[in-house]
Amino acid sequence: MTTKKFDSYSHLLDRTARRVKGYAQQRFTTGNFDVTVDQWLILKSLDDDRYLKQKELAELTGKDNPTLTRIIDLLCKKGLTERVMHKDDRRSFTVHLTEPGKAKLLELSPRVNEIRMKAWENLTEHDYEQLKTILNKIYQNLEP
Amino acid sequence: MTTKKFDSYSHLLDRTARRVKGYAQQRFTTGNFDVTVDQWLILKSLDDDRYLKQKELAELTGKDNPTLTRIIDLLCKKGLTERVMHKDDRRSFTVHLTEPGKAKLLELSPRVNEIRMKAWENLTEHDYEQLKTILNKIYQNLEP
DNA sequence: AACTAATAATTAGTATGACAACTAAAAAAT
DNA sequence: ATTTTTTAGTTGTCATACTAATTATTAGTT
Repeated sequence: MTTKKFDSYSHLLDRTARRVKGYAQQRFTTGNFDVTVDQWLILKSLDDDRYLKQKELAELTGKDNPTLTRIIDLLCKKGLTERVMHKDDRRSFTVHLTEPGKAKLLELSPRVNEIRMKAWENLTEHDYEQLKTILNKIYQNLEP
Repeated sequence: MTTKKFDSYSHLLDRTARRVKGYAQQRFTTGNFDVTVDQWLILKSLDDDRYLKQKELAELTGKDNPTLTRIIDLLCKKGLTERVMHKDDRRSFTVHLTEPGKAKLLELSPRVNEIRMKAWENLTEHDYEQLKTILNKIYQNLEP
């Protein structure tokens, strides 16, 4: 495979990811979801009454510490999450959903799924699996 | 196809796009390329001595006007591009490469291609075509 | 021709993302 | 046990996105 062809995939990937996020954000906004797409991702990761350290959240979501600090700041300000002292490690705390946070998750889940579906019109389950496989391989190829 | 599965593709896409950009940016930085990945995308779009309006650049790159204004500001400050008055439309100007800009493009092109290749280890040309097709369909499905 | 609507670019405000520097606390090494 | 090294989280800075509002100019309408 020649190098020349690879001019474009990165741009394509970037452009598509931005549109997917942008489309969802727009629907979030018009639907008065009161959270951003990235905040939603954190909420979803905290499902099932989990108490996660920021470090664990970072790994789950692929975001870095400063970004998480800020997103969690915003979620706490909205009253959707809480920081709780870690009993064994005083450097860290655990993040978990408040009652309003759990309610928000329950309320928005089906609506978010519905929004996410829109991207997949005219695509098959096989396409979905293919995409997943390829993206994961790329992700691993660039593992730090 | 159930809605439930679609929780994850958007995150996967986002995460992968960020890693691809991040990996390239790191190599750009250590290689003293003196441009960011996004600035590079603009330079590349201006190849072949093209004079493009910001509006046209926005469509090519999938970025919006404010973002382009700032990227072009930075490129102009670095002396790699110039803004030239549009002869027919005094609202707009055209952007084009300066001589140093053209030199930068020539110098970096092969090095960027080499960097981009890294993501494709263990992936085939067929994978590449598949990914392109799927991403383009998603992009079009979410057309505003 | 005067008025209105649309367009190109900019500016301002907020959120995210990468990186570096920093603080505090825990773990490892001697 | 004291020192050194790691680790968790925060803060600061800059670049990128998205939205909304602004300005200047052009296009369309009557």
